[in-house]
Amino acid sequence: MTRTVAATPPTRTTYRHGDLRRALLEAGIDLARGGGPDAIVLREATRRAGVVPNAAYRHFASRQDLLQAVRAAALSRLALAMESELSSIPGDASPQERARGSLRAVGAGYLKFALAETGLFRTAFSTPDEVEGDVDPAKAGDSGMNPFELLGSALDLWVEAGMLPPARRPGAEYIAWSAVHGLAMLLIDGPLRAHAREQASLLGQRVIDMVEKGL
Amino acid sequence: MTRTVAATPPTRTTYRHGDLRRALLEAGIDLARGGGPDAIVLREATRRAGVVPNAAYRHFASRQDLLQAVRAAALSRLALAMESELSSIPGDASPQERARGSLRAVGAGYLKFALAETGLFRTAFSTPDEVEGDVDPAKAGDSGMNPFELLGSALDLWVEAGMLPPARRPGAEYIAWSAVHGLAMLLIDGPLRAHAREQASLLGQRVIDMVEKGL
DNA sequence: TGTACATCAGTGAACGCGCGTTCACTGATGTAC
DNA sequence: TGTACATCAGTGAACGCGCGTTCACTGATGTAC
Repeated sequence: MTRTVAATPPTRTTYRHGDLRRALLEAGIDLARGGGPDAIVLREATRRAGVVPNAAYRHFASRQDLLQAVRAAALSRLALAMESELSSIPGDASPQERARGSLRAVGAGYLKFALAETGLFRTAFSTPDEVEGDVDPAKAGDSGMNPFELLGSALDLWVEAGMLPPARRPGAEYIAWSAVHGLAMLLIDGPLRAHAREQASLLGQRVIDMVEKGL
Repeated sequence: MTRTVAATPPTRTTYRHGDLRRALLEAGIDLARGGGPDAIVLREATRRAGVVPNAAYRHFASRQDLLQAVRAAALSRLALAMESELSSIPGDASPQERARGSLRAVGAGYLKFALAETGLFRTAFSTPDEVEGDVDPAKAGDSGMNPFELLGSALDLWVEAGMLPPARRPGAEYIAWSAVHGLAMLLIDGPLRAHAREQASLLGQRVIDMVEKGL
């Protein structure tokens, strides 16, 4: 158990904090960034916010409640990472190019985020709640779509472009997601941990190739 | 935190336990089975073995040491699950049939194990140490191969049967593994958790189809 | 414009919890003579 | 075959730790009159 030193000394002159909920959430995000969901520790978050432990209960019902808020934020950032890749698709692309490009962008954003923000990535996928029909805007990116929906809409483009038979569309998310998610896990937690950085983009290419062929 | 009730009352008449190391390991495996790596708690293992907490230190240097032993056991059982699937390939299969069948068997064994022994599966892949060049027999199945090696040898059959160009062989493990591992994660931890059982074999088929096409 | 008061964010102190781990010990075993 | 003794598996008691959470509180804020 490594004792984490609070980043900012809790300088505060007012009795009221002013924006404690946000401060706790941000502290939680930082903790998750460093050590995944288990690193989200209520007491440490309050320490970083410069506040007494139980003050957290004015803003979160429990540790679990804070964890859920951090999770939502992590999903939202993942969505932003995907959107950032999507935005570099040229505007004059053909429907086929756009479909291919969207799927690759979604996959690449996913992998980049998993590698760059490993702790948040693991937090985003720590157990509870389904993302499928979840319209909580806290989990979405700028487009208003959450990561799952972004993948879904990339696959819709494949159908519209005539590259994926509609009959194969249902459940296709899970096929594509499996491949990319699995690679992400092997890269960050698994046997590829050691050489993740060099191999990531090469293997990423191959996995996405496989998805395209396999769809 | 649910307080787990010890399964067997610690009836013991002799001063010496007789086989404490094994008893602790087995208790650890049971704990992992129920709750993954975090559920492996030294004190609880000793409780189940009917022994005082610090007695564990005669057999394991630390909690971490016990965890590693459980991990090895989990990997070994995964290897056995794969081997069990492999054994049902008919003896008179053509090289092509055998190659295809082996890959499917390895994938199916992996998925079945992940679903049937979720806690052990998660323990097997909890962070430390590489499996690649690891010849520790504690991680192997009856064939002497660990899960990674079983996958590798299935892919070798593809090359021998002329179904996979040798140039594409290096790294192919990771492509195949990614897809199946990702599906396993989505099924047990992820959004498919709820309907894992019904969808597992269907999605399993589709993912393995994708791998075959994509190789 | 000025005062009384309700609201509620943050404080201070304390809880019980179960954990991993260390220490000096005791009791059974098996080997040397 | 019988006794002395070294070995070492398991005991008993205790540690410090940090955690989440509850309680009754105090101090600043802003609204009603």
